[in-house]
Amino acid sequence: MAIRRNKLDRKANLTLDVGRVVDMPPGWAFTIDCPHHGKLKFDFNPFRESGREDLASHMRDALWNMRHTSVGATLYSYLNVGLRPFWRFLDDLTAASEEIGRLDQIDRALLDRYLAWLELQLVSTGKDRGEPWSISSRRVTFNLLKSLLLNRQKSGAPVSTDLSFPRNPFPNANRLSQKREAYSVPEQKRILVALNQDLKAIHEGRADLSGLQVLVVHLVLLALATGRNMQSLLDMKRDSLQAHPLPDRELMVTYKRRGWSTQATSLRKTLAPEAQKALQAIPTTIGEHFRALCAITAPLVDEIEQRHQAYVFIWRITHLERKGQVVRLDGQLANSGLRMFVKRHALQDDRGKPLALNIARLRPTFATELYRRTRDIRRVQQALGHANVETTARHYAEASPEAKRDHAIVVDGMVSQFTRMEVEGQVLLAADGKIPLQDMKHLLAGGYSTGIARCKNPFRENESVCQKFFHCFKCPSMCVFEDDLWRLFSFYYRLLTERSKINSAHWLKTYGPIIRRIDTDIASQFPADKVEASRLKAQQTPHPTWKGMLL
DNA sequence: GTGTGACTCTTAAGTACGAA
DNA sequence: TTCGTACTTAAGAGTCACAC
Repeated sequence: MAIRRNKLDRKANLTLDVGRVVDMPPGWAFTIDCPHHGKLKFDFNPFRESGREDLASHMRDALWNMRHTSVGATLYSYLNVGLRPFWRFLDDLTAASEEIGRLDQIDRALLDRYLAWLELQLVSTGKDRGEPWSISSRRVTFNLLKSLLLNRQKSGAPVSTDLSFPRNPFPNANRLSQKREAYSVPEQKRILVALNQDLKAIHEGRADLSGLQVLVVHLVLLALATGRNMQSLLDMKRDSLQAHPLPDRELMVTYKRRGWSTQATSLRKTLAPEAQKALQAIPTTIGEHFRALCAITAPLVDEIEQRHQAYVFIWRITHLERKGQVVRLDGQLANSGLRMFVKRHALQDDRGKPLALNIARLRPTFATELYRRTRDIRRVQQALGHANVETTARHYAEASPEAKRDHAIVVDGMVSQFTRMEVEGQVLLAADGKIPLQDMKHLLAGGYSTGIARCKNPFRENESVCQKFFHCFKCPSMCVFEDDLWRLFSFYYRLLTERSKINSAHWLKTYGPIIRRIDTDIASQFPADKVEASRLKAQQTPHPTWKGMLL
């Protein structure tokens, strides 16, 4: 099921150097100020050389034209990923005495030759140096050029009448692309040991860790615990931890740039008395770690640029040009810090080589671990904030036939977990979010109770009340609270007693997924002692609804 | 008409390297 | 240790064609 999302304003803003708005590129070099990526410089001067001024000017105009629809990083990719290799291709043609310098010289035949040229390119740096370019690289490189050319075509620029594009130059590219691997369990353990050492040192006040390393330790911790992407974590603000309607939980809110959504994860909250908390040297929950990080960086807030004051991952640079300045942690320096973290702890992978620790691999690690524990790809999808389960299956977990069958019945409701918040900040329930926070009181007060738990929308179109409680487990309106456990488990044991009365294959097919859903999905969300008490009560004195009712 | 899967396109992430 | 830049690749949402 796709989660509808509101699109944010992703437009890049033009820097107005001369104080007036014009829709022509200000020159061969200009700056675009993107709200996400800051000021990005674009310089087309090198592209004008070798008699390609006409082509370079059209590419520049295309990019300028696209600044309304793409963020800065994408525009940057057009130039550096889309155009640079194409210019190398043209250089090769020039070396063979074939001059291509005008837009109208680019036609289908030339693009076919470019595709063939891309197939011959070798990786020039890194561990794959000397290997052919991957299909992903070739695809992105070609598509970026294609976007620029399409823009010119649509804008009425003088393109060749023979300009067209091959229908599918990279078949099955998605399937053929490599996936990021999760860390093995021993590797995870080594990371955790290193984290614990640092956290203990930080909270016992005996750490000589740099500000960058303190941030990196928390970054890894949050990534392991939440499966969020690097950018989502770096974008976290001081108010990212918010109150949850249930007393033993709290919400961690993160913003996901790609997908234009905000995501909220329910975290368990410690209910230890304040006096007891004071005796604990190291925080015991993710929420407390986050609060601790907020406290660590709080003294720096006054010194950072005002627009960055709400962010948590801030630090004081200790060397070089910006020495002494308080800035936000960016992805590049975070990776640099991660390498230092690995070096400090001499972390190794399973082959005995230095561990390649990066946040992107912690995401599939989180997903794989969650899937291993729950065997429920739907929950993994919710936890990762994907719009559909196919994305989750494609990138993070192979859906087994058993898992696919399980997903046929989906408890899409709130099991003490919000799945998202609207962009405007209004808290909503469950995947399709129809009930605002203020109506929670009504729900908590027992309104809309069903035979099994609660429903946020029990009314049919004809205003009659839905009583198809078996459908609850497929229904996105289902909600479960602690008070509902007795009734839910009464239903559960009622199903178990039916097992001896009907065909076992039929029972397994019809009720098995429900039993499994209650055991693995719902019960695990509540304190074990409450679950045990509710089970016992349901067995000894079933809820009246399920005492003698025939199914 | 609908569901599925392949494909498209944008954007983020990661590596490498040299300079300061 | 920080920073800038180039290069390479993966992630993820949207779109579309096609089989049923």
